[in-house]
Amino acid sequence: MSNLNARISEAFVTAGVRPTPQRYAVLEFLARRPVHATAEEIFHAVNRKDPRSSRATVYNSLRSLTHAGLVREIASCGKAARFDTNLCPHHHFVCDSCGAVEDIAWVEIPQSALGGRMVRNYDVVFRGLCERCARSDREAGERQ
Amino acid sequence: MSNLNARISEAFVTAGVRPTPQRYAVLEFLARRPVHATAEEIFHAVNRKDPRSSRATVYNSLRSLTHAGLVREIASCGKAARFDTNLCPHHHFVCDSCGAVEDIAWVEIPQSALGGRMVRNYDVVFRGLCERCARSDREAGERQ
DNA sequence: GTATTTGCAAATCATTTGCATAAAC
DNA sequence: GTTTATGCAAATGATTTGCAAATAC
Repeated sequence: MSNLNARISEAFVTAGVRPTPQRYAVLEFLARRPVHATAEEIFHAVNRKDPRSSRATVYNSLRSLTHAGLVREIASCGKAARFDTNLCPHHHFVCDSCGAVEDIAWVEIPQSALGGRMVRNYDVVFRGLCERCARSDREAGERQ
Repeated sequence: MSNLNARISEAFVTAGVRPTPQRYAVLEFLARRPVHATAEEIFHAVNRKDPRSSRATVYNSLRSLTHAGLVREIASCGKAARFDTNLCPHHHFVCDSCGAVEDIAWVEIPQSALGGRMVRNYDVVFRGLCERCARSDREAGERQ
């Protein structure tokens, strides 16, 4: 636990981000629960204990942390953006039926065909049915 | 030209989408101009000629067409969703500096590691600097 | 004739902004 | 002490919704 705290503090220093208690709370929450939380969920989570953050501060914190590379924003899965800590690179799977967002192992993509563009990163989003929804879909089909 | 019209009409039939003039106008616009238009841009474009569509109808049309697979929604490039016709599969490059969205040749992705999930499609979004922004970035660096 | 779709304006949801106060360096 | 971040409430932007009138099958 103090291990995690130390790593978070260090991350702020090496990323050159001013470590406010509010930002710390956001990063700690994301580091502790590897879910793909929305800003709203993070807002509620950090306001269950101290320090409290306003919604605007949660958004500000997420932006700073994302900009510094400590957090990753996943924009393409539904309405609200989702965030996760950027510890090891991975892609995402979004279930068309229940909206679940799951991690998928990183895939190297051959970056020919990219011309003079300077690629900073890339993101693969798979879409379809998650295991649970695929199963209940199959069962519904059999029932007919 | 009548070629395109015929193809569009046929697309409605084979996709099983009720072909209203408003939907037709949306699909025709997207098919004619291979840009990644936002709903707002499409709304303005179709309202320059007949048939007029309300904003709600443009959104409805885009949803039906996307659902039917005739149009693809690109969600992860800025605030507003962008749309293109789904004629040949491709990925996207988003410029972090100017926001341009460019097409990138399709890449096959090895779909191991996807477990029991049923993948319907996937989408690779590359991010970085487009050729023009990369160039002016380089020039700005030299000037210092 | 029945099921869908359209148009409008109002509603909603996610996110941003402006500005005074407070905290970090 | 100066710069940067916070909190609040109001503003904005994108998209959706409810419902009556119109259109497609």
